[in-house]
Amino acid sequence: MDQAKIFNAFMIHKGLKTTNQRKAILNSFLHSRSHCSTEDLYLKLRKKHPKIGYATVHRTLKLLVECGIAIEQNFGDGHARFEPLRADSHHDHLVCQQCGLIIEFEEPQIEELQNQVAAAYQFTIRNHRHELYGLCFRCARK
Amino acid sequence: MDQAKIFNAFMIHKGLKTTNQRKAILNSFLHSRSHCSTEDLYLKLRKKHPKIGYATVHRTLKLLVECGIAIEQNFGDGHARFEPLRADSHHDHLVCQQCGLIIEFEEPQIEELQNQVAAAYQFTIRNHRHELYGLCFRCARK
DNA sequence: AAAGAAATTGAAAATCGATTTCAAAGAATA
DNA sequence: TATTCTTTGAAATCGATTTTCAATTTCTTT
Ligand SMILES: [Mn+2]
Ligand SMILES: [Mn+2]
Ligand SMILES: [Zn+2]
Ligand SMILES: [Zn+2]
Repeated sequence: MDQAKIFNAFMIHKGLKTTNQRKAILNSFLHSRSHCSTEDLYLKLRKKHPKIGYATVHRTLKLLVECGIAIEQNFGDGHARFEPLRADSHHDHLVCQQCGLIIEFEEPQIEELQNQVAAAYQFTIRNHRHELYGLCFRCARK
Repeated sequence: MDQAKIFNAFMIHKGLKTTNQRKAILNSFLHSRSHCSTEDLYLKLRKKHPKIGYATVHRTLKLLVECGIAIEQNFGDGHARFEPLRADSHHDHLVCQQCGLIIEFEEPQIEELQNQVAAAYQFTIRNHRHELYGLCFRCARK
């Protein structure tokens, strides 16, 4: 089931309407570079849909998070960022504090150790953040 | 060298004054339960120092971070939190989304794998966040 | 098709923690 | 003392996020 279908099903379930604006936002979000902020997406959308409002972009992104198509990230620059969420995979992030580059990484051993830590404290993990901040290769050279 | 000494040395180095307010704030911070917000500390201080202002608490906490006595954390509730930083140890956090309980954990194997991940991307780590969100034992039972 | 009911929209306003401003007060220096 | 500089706290500002609200659109019922 692709994401448009998931979104439709979710909207019907919630008694909401899959409007043209919402379709355009979902589409633009899915074709966006990852980790875009609300404003990134709003500005990108304006080019093709000048009448779309910031509030609608914001509200739709919240809906995408609610139905599991998107995940909200926060890398400490004061702007919430969103990225498409794939049910079958997970990654964490390296964030360059100089140029803003975001690198994604997967490390199953860390995930496993994480589960062991939680188990030791009888803690139920619902989600987690693991972010390494510093300098990417390019920026470290300078 | 204890923290008051570190603070003094830092203040002299920066040409700033170790005022009574700043001393009171440092003292209250060090004796506070960990992970307190600016407002937590401000309200606690008011009891003994009713004339102290929120702005001064905020500014002093920033100074403590700058001189390495405190570290600023953010657990996603919209309030910056501060905790005393010990140079020789490091921990990460489990955060209960129900009752707000914060558990600290240390896992050297994770730290090591983290370094390996960074090395693989030729990434220089300056700092990192690793937080597991979910339910503590108590809250999971209910 | 027309009317009524309900949801959506976007501009503007409100929110809220963090940060800054500024005039008064307090120190240090000459 | 006069001068210069820092600090203070109340209030104002900031900026991203969220909400409000009147107008519009969509859906449902006659
Ligand atoms: Mn990512
Ligand atoms: Mn801690
Ligand atoms: Zn970089
Ligand atoms: Zn709990």
